[in-house]
Amino acid sequence: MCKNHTIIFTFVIMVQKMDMADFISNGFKQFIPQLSIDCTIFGYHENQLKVLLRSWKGVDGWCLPGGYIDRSESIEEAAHRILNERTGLTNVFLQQYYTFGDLRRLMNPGNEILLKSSWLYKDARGSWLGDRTISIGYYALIEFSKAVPKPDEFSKDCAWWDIQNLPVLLFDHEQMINKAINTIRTQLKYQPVGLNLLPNKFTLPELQKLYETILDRTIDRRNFQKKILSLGVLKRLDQRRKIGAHRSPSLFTFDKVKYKRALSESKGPGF
Amino acid sequence: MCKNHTIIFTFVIMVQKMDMADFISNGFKQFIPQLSIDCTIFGYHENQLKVLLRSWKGVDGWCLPGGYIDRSESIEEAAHRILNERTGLTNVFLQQYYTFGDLRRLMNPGNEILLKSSWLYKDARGSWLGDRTISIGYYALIEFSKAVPKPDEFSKDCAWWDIQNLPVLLFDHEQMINKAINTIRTQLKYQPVGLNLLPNKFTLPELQKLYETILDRTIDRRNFQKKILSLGVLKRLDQRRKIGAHRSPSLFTFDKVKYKRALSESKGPGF
DNA sequence: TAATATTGTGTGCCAATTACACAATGTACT
DNA sequence: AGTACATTGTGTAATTGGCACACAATATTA
Repeated sequence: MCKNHTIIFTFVIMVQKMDMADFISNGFKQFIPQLSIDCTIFGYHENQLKVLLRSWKGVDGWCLPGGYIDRSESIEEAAHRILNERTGLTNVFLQQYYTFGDLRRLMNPGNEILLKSSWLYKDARGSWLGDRTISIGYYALIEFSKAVPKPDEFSKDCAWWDIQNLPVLLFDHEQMINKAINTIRTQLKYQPVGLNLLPNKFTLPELQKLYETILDRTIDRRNFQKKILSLGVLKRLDQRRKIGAHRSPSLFTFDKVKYKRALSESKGPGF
Repeated sequence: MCKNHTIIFTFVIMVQKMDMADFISNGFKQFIPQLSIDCTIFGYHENQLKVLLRSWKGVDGWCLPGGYIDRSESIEEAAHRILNERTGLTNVFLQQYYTFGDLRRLMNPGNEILLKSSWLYKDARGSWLGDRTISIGYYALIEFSKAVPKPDEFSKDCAWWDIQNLPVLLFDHEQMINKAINTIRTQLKYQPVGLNLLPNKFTLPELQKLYETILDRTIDRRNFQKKILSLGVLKRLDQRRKIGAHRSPSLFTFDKVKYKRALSESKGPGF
């Protein structure tokens, strides 16, 4: 009972803070009630696939950056706006992947909060607090170094987390992340995943480790290089990376024209 | 100007009718505003892939069967309910595939209706008529003979249409159908498409024509049979179909246990 | 009984995937 | 300087899978 009160209370705080943050950054917007967007933002750094998460002051646990949809913007535009508010980036590779609408998706596992209880609270968007909010999931692929995590003044923190070492997540956001990973895994053949996650210059072993991380399996180094190079979407540069006491690998960059042509011919960089 | 008035007027009629229909079939429900579900229902009959469409009295053009989400049901449950209201079927194979949220998705192409005009009309769900409604797209695969199209009293008609010969569609519903076809095309390898679209007993040429229709290309008959049979998901029955002046093809049925096992091993019936 | 259209099965070629081996390179240590 | 070592770069053979193609079996009709 006491526990439930606490959780409801943190809900109220979060909703109020989110409204305030939205208001400050966007001015007055007429948000669609009971509908939101959550972004799973992937980055890749030091051979680790990472997601950008935020936490709230006064609330334990992390969650995906998200926001609401204004009546005057498409959901695509809303997703880009939300992403920009959080990372400062524009023109990001962003894809819708699933809409989450389970009744209990905002309940933390194990907690038995009854919906429609007397604690119901109608917030500024006309949603009933405690009502289920349906959330449209987008995933973004961004170059790690370009993103500047922007914690607003209501965030406790905003940080990158390793996919293989996630913190405790609020709501159903762990499920959302898992579904996003699964999506980029199956789309690796057909979408420019490597191009969007890696920096402009990279080595073949770096590209391979990205593939291995996403696919969660090892790939034979020799076969990988043979196949990737045969696709003709990479340009070998006259530079090498110094990697300590070993042979220096060549740096490559994506030939974006050829990459797009290969994708449109559905000859993507698959494995 | 006059044309715009007419279109707005048909909108009003449709919304009112939809509310009424929902009310009659469901009793009072607290629908989530500005959010809907549309179902692309696929059936297969006489070597043709078909979709179930409905039309409204007093409105030209056809659209996908759809409905609203109640605050007390998950979107999955809502999709099943809507499908059941339209076809009478339960336990249908149903998959979410995309959420459509363009600002102008309810506008017919070529019409320049300004949003937020003075004609705005607030309907029973708190939506502004003329506001964009976001719609979650589901596709269903059902056995043609089991579905009984159920036009309610506000429908002009409810009928199956060949994929290759669609009527004029309202809103963005042609785009929704195309995206659904594209989805089952790419998921043919990983989802039990044949199992859900075909009747219990079928011949290999019938199965092949289904694949050819969905993939929109021809497949070599001998290679198709070899590959499909090698998957081990079919059981050959001791029966043959009479097809006139030709050799009688064997009837087959799906071995559902082996089918599911093959899917989970991602060795689906691909091409 | 022959003609015809359709089903059922087999064979060989080519491309792609996979398994596996060895040479080249950059640094550190002796 | 020379050797040890880990890593990169390239090659080759075996296997698998997709694709093109040929022929026998079957059911009806003329």
